[in-house]
Amino acid sequence: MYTVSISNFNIRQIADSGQCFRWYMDSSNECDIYAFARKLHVSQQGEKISFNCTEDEFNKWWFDYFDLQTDYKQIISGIDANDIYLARAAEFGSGIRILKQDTWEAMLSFIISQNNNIPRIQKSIERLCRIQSLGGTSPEDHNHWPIPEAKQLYTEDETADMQMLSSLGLGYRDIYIREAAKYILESEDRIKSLKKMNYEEAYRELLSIKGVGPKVANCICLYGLHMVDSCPIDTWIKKIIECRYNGIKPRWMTAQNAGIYQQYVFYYERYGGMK
DNA sequence: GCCCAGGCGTCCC
DNA sequence: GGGACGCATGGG
Repeated sequence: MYTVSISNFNIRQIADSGQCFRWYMDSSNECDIYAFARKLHVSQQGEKISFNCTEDEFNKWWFDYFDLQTDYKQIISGIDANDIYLARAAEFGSGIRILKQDTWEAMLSFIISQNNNIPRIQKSIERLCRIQSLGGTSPEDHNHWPIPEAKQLYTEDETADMQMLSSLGLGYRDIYIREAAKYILESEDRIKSLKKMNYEEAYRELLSIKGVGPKVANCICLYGLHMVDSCPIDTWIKKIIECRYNGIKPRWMTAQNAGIYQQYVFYYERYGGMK
């Protein structure tokens, strides 16, 4: 057990923020987190956060994942004080951080997310992880299985691939998942080269995948490549532009840290209890 | 039963 | 390049 004090960190808020789909809150407000084929149990009392790992393990695997080197207080202080809505949103969701998730997991997650709801996205990803237990001994905790590798989702046998994928209840997105896997396998180090690109390059590159449009590409940039200037425009953000900014896209959406601010307003609009 | 969901590809103009 | 439309599936 490793306990440490962290500001701007709220596990409930992050779990509800719609950026990650394998954070499971339990009834006692503690959380199981699955990432990088690992599992972490987290509990929180105020700013004191406890992790069921050693300090060394925490620094090795989780410090970066939680984006702990970033000062979110400073990012919040960069908000234009005249923008009352954004300022309130950031205050309301001040415990949110943009996780540094595995790029491939983010690709799969946000391809599945299109025209979908969050509970169903979670279930789809769980089912995707379970394919690895097929043919083996059934693990007690299926969620413990990691995100499947691309080569498990794309083979030369298209019929078999699609039979497997369509059994997962992904809807019409199943073909897109196979396309994404194909993209990864097409050349060496796809992920590495994405990470070397700047935002505009990565965004463009991702659009070349069938099933990845502007919104999903931006989500992969933001959540899978930690390009925090990337600002995914989904139905919620469209609604926010329409209702909170009189139909005029606010300047911050195309400025520095847009993705972080976007996350605050998304969370605020969904859970802030406003009309 | 109906409506909708962190959109996208396709078709049509 | 922009606007309708269909899309699979299941949660509310």
